[in-house]
Amino acid sequence: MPRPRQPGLTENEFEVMQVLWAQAPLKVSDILACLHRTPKPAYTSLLTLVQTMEKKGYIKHQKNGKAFAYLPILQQKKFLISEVKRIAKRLFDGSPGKLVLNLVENEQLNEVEMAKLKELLKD
Amino acid sequence: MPRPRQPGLTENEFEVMQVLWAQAPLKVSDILACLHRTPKPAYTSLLTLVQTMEKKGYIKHQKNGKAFAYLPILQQKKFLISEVKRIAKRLFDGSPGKLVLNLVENEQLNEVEMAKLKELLKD
DNA sequence: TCTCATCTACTAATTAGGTAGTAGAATAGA
DNA sequence: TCTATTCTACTACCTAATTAGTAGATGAGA
Repeated sequence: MPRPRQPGLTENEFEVMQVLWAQAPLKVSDILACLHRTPKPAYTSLLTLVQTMEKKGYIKHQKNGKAFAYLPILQQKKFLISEVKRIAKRLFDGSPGKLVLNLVENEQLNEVEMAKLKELLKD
Repeated sequence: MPRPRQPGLTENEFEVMQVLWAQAPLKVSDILACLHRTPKPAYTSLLTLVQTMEKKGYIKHQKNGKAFAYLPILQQKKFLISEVKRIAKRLFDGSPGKLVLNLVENEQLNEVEMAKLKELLKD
């Protein structure tokens, strides 16, 4: 049996998605310009990454003159929810509530966030 | 530049850690017996996995008669905290508080958890 | 002591992911 | 039309991760 695919997005894939979620469609050269990673990857490395992401169904492309312009299919909010569910399942018996309780118990919230939370709970 | 190591634990590594967190030290054959994965891996496959986990510093072993008995070095609570931090950094600008607010806003908690949360916030 | 079952060590094959070079197509400008 | 630039496609190489077979060591029981 072969190695299974990594669940969710790899770090590099996530970085590209962040760029495309912020502004799309973008050409590969534009995505490269937006990356803050150092050192920046070679143009062709990023191209390969983008092409595999398209094969996985995360993004798609349009013809834009000579170049391809890429835009996201996977929506940020959906990814966010699925990731939180995944970690809740792994570490808190599938219960997002336990995750919340754990964070609050361990005092991981600052005062402003605490106040907001109390406000939310009044309803 | 080579592929960087996957952050955190892989699925297989996590499964072994869960077994060892619940009861340790355990021989490889005991770990194999505790796995609920189907189909179960070959004994030697699990052995290889366990040996690489030891190289990574997640677990260690003691001599126990003829066999090695393995026990965790990485503590469950530390792993849990680091994973939550990682997801908060990725998806909520590094703020665990935003994660909590998001979950509460999207009504991901059941009534019992809601009550517990309100109780916690009184202090 | 001899044998058998169990265990570790070593080796190897396969796929995913990351990186990048080369070749060739396409477009814009002279 | 010719040329230089930009872009895609294809290929290749490396390491991590998963799987498992084979060989050899070790310990218990007859």
